[in-house]
Amino acid sequence: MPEGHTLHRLAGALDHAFAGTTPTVTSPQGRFADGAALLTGRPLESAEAYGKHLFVRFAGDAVLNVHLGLIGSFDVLPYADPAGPPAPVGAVRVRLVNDSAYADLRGATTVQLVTPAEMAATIARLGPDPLRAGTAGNEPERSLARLARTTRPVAECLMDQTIIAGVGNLYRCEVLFRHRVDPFVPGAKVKKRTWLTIWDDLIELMRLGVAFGQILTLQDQVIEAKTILGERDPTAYDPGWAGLMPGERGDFVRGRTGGHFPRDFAVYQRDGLPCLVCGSRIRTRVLAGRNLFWCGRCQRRH
DNA sequence: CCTCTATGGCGAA
DNA sequence: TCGCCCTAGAGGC
Repeated sequence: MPEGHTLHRLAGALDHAFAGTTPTVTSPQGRFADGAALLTGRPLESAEAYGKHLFVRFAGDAVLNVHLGLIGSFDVLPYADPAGPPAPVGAVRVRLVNDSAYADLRGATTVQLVTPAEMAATIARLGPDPLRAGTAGNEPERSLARLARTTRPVAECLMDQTIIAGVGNLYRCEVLFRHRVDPFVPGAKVKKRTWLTIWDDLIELMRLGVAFGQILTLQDQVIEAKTILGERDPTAYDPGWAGLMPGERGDFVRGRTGGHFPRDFAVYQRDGLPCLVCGSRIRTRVLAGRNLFWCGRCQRRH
């Protein structure tokens, strides 16, 4: 389930549940035993996300770097039983436990200890992150400069984490549809205005993704989500929302439970079905190693 | 049981 | 471009 919104939400949840505490770190499955032994008993200082990377800072300049890959998950849950949290289920590579919460990491492609310098180097390789818009290094112009220099299709550029960080296959398909952009237009042919509009839309969509824990791209869902948040200004979300559902402030993210909205998209995994706007068949093709979905009739802009 | 798929990304060829 | 890594759930037999 991991695109950038997942990692930012997760960072917020971990930060909320563990920052300022000294969790026990274990590797029930055993594959991170050495790292867990090194981290356990150290105060956890903070958790933060850049693009699809998660960084959990522990005292003593030890940083846990996690990348969930395609199938990873990191569940942050409260528990009340004085005997401790429930026994691990499945292949739990890392478990954090303090006196009120536990977090289980499964299926990640990257789980490693890094230094602050290595963390900075990883971040330096990433393009600007829409979920960090407004902070240093996360200006859309930086991604535009890269885009303007490539003949690769814009749908491929959106998946390139060195051009823009945090966008995955679902957001790329849906955001291109929302702006009627032809996925195969070379990056250099995309109008500046179009790219900046996509960037602004991604800020709003991904912030809703963080707040609700699910990807929302259908306009009626987006409008309802904004109403629920009581927020009209898409640039004014409180970063404190990260990891928390509306009304859930002070609570924890609920694992992988279903979202508030039904899972529904305009083009993603709708190949062969009629376009919601024009009725022509949604098409699909592998691009940048993933299944791209688009409407060949609606998406002609650049 | 088995096979397939998934919101990623890497390195070999 | 392909194979491969990670894991879980869905669907087929």
